[in-house]
Amino acid sequence: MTKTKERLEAFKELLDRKGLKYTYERECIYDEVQRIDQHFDADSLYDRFKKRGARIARATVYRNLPLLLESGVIQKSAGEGKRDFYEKTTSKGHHDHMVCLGCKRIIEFHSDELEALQDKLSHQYKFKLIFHDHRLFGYCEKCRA
Amino acid sequence: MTKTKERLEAFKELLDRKGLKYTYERECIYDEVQRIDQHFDADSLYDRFKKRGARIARATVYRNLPLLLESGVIQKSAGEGKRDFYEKTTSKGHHDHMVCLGCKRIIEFHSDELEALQDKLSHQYKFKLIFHDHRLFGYCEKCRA
DNA sequence: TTGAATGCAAAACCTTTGCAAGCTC
DNA sequence: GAGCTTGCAAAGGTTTTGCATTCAA
Repeated sequence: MTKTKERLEAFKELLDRKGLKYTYERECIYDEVQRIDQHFDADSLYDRFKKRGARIARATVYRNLPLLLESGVIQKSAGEGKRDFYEKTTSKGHHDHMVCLGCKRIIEFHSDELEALQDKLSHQYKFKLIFHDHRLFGYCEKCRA
Repeated sequence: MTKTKERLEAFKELLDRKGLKYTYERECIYDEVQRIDQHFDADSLYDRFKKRGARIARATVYRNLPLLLESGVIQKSAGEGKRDFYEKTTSKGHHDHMVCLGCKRIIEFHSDELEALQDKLSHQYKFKLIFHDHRLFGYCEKCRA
């Protein structure tokens, strides 16, 4: 079974577990999210439906994102302001962020060692890790002067 | 020099660097933050002034928190909803969070290994680390069933 | 058939902003 | 005195909610 299908299953299982229904709108939202390779917020997702003429209300998008989050289909991404940002969960390509308090620049980084350590800690706490949000705040090379 | 005074110096230096002034209100806000041992948001900080009869406007609080953040006096804390949460920066007692997607419970954890790894990564990227925000999302022991 | 989901628009919430008056330096 | 700050209240942007209607199981 492909990863994508596994995630859809996880979503359906969550709905089942909660006594919720797999509606047409939820299917649309799930599908659309899979097509987005960047991070996105609720409104930009809604816009994609609007531009295409799909009849999905903004409230429906807002109401369903938490379910996608809870099922691990999407994860929180580095927010750039007030809005919540998300990105679809993929096993590869994950990165974390260093945020410069001076120039606000965002440096992406990846560390296998870090990922491994998180797995180890999760295991210690009997926690089933789905995704994480890790940001380092400080000053970049230019701004630390 | 005590840690607390060092942080006040960092705050004053930031103001200087930006051509800003060390006003009575900024002093009040700095002091009040030092008295809070838990995490807090802008509004609860404002309430503390209001209850005590101090004349500091909500807008002033909102306008100054970013400066305390930038100077490293406070840091972002695990937000529990939409609001931004902060906590004062202390060298000891820092912890990160595992957030259960099922019951929303928050498990605090601490790992020296993790802290060390972050320092190492920061060094690699010539990044001066001030604080970080690290949350693991998944399912706790009870909810993973 | 029954409880859940949707759409719409209004409401709620948190945060930011404009402006006149007041302070630092 | 010049320019940054503040207080106030109004505005702004994002997310949530109430309710009647529609839909999944």
